Amino acid sequence: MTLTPSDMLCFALHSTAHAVHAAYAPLLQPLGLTYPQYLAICALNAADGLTISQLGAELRLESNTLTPLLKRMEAAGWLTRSRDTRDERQVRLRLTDAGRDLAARAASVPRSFAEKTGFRQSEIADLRDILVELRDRLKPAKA
Amino acid sequence: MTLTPSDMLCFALHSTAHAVHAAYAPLLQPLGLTYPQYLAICALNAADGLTISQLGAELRLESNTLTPLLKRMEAAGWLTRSRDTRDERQVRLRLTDAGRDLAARAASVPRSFAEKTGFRQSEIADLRDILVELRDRLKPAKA
DNA sequence: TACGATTATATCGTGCACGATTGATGTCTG
DNA sequence: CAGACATCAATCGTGCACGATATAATCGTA
Repeated sequence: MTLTPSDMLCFALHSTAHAVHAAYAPLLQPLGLTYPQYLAICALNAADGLTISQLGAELRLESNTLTPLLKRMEAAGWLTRSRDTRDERQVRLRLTDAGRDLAARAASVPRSFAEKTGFRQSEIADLRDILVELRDRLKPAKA
Repeated sequence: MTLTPSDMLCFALHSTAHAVHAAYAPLLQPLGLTYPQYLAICALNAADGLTISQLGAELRLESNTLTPLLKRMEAAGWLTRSRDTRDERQVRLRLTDAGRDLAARAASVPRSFAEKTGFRQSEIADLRDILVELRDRLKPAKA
C-alpha cells in the first residue's frame, strides 16, 4: 500500500500551487512582476504605509524573505522603504506613483486567471474558503 | 475595489501550500528529508528504476530541479543514479536499502499529517480531487 | 551511411522560502 | 536611571523552482 504522490492531498496542493504560479507568470511578466511581488503590490495598494511586519502578517512571510524582495521592488522604483520616525526599528513601505500605476495595470489579472480556470466565481470562493480553513488549522495567523 | 491577497484564491493556495509544507517539516526532519525529497522517495518506493523524466512526470518537475535534488539524495546514500545501458541518455534511479528503509519509516507521515488537519478522510480526498481538477485545467500533465 | 532533428540530462543564473543568528531600537522594572 | 528583556529588520546559508542554454546520445531519412 505504498502511497504515491498522486494519492496525497499535500502533493495535490503543492503541484496545484505551482500550476497556479505558472498560470500567473504570463500575466505578470509583461508588468515585470514576480508572483510574490504581485501580492506585495496588491497588499500595499489596499493599505499603504504598512511596516514589514504588517505586510508579513498579511502575506505570511518574515523579514528574511521580505527584506530582499522589497529591496528589489525598491530598486525597480515601485516603492520606498523608510524608517518610521517614531519607532526607528520599523520600516514603512509606501508605493511610488509608478507602483500605484502598476497596481492599476495589474487589476485585471485575477479576472484573467479566473477565466483560465473555467471555474465559476462561487466555486472559486468556496475552494478559497476551504483552503483558508485548512491553512488556519495548520498554522494560525499571528497577531 | 482593490483586491487584497486574502481575497484571492491564488493566495489561499500559495499560503496553504506553505502551511502544509511547514506542517510536514517536523515529521520529516527526524528522517533527514525535505518535502520534495520525501515525494521522490515515495514515488521511487512505489515504482523503482524510474528515469529522471518519468519521475519528473510524476512530480511535475524537470531535470533542472531534479538533477541537483537527486544528487543530494545520492550523496545521502538513499538512491543510485546510473545511465541506462540500452539508452545512455537516460538515468535510472534505484533506492538503496537505506532508501527503502527510509520509505518504510516515512509511511506513517501522511496519517500524522491528516490528524493535524482535523479533516475527515473523505474531506481530504474531496479537496484533493478538486485541486487536481484545477491543476489539470491549468496545466495538463505531459505524456 | 551521413547528417539534421529529437530526446534526455545537466548546468547556470535568478528569485523565493526559511531556520538561525545578529544588531539596533524601544520598553519595563528594580 | 541602569540593566534585562522584547521587538524589528537585516544577514547568512541551504534548498527548491524555473527559464534559458548546453551537451551528448539516439533516431529518421535522404
